[in-house]
Amino acid sequence: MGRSPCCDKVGLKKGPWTPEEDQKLLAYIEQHGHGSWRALPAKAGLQRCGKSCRLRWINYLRPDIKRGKFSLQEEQTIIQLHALLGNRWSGIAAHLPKRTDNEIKNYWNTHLKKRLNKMGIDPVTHKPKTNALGSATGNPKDAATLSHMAQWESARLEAEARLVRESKLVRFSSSSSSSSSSAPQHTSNPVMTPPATRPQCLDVLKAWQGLVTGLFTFNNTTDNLQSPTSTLNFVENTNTLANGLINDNSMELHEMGAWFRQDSSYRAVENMNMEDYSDMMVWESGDHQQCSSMAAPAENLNETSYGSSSSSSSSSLEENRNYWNNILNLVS
DNA sequence: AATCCTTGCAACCGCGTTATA
DNA sequence: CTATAACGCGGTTGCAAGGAT
Repeated sequence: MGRSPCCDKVGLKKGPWTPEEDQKLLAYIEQHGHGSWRALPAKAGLQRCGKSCRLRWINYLRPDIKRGKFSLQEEQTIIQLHALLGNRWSGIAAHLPKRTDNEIKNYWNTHLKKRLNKMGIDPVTHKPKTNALGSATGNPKDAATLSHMAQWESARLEAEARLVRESKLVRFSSSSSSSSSSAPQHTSNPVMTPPATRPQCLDVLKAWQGLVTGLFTFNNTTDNLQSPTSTLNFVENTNTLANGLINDNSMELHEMGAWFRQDSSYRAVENMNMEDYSDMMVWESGDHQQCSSMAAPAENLNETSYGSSSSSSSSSLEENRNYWNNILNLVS
């Protein structure tokens, strides 16, 4: 369990890599593969620790790395994924081919975070920093965009609440039927009991997808920037959510939500195969139907108008693209 | 031209997790 | 089963480059 002592050894070089060192590392890996990083420096003739070699390879020397300015699409993806995953840079990098987690982290910290701040959006929560929606620019269109970002976060919270509810039901039924569960281990909060089996986790995941799908199923009668949840304003929406949480033991919900973020089933969300994240809310029609039905509000949450599931997937897709493009225009 | 300040990014550090003896 | 080694991740630091004064 102890920390690796590799970097504590004296005589090992630290700091910026020289071209000669790069060449040695590159040549060795190309010929032998990296194998054990710990053993690599000696074999490659480098006065570096294995950890340093690994980092240099992953973040700089690897041939399948794209360097240079981030495209608009990449920025968009990072913002969306950060709203979804938080500071899980490796998870975000998994959806950005040829970009490293370190590069994305740096880009977020030096560029995107500042831009969101300028827009009056908290880069941590992705919510407007003050309750004065639209105050950043005074533009009503911006207000609508900010409202949507707030709704996105609201959706996240609501999804967590639903997931917890689902997992509680699953836990209850499974504990009454079988006691042999292979629950994942949790170090941060031993009180929490996760959904026991993989199929159960998948159910929870499906419910999560369903809720988000429902949220972004657009109402045909409203303009492109209006999602069905826009029929409630943000404050009402938040209150509704808060009431739901209170009615259903907010403390436990919060803890369970925290657990779910750490758990493998939540990680499964990160690993979903999505070719274009702009389209992530619109599943193929079959799944969409199923998800919409699963997204029906639970009894303890007040009705939050998930919208008509009759709107076509293609128009939802188009409107969804418009929505994200709008955010992007604002950010860039 | 010199100095200070800001920005961007490569690299390091420490911790949690996983693998293995 | 336990202890240790190794890996991988996210936060932080340090420095070079460019801009402002």
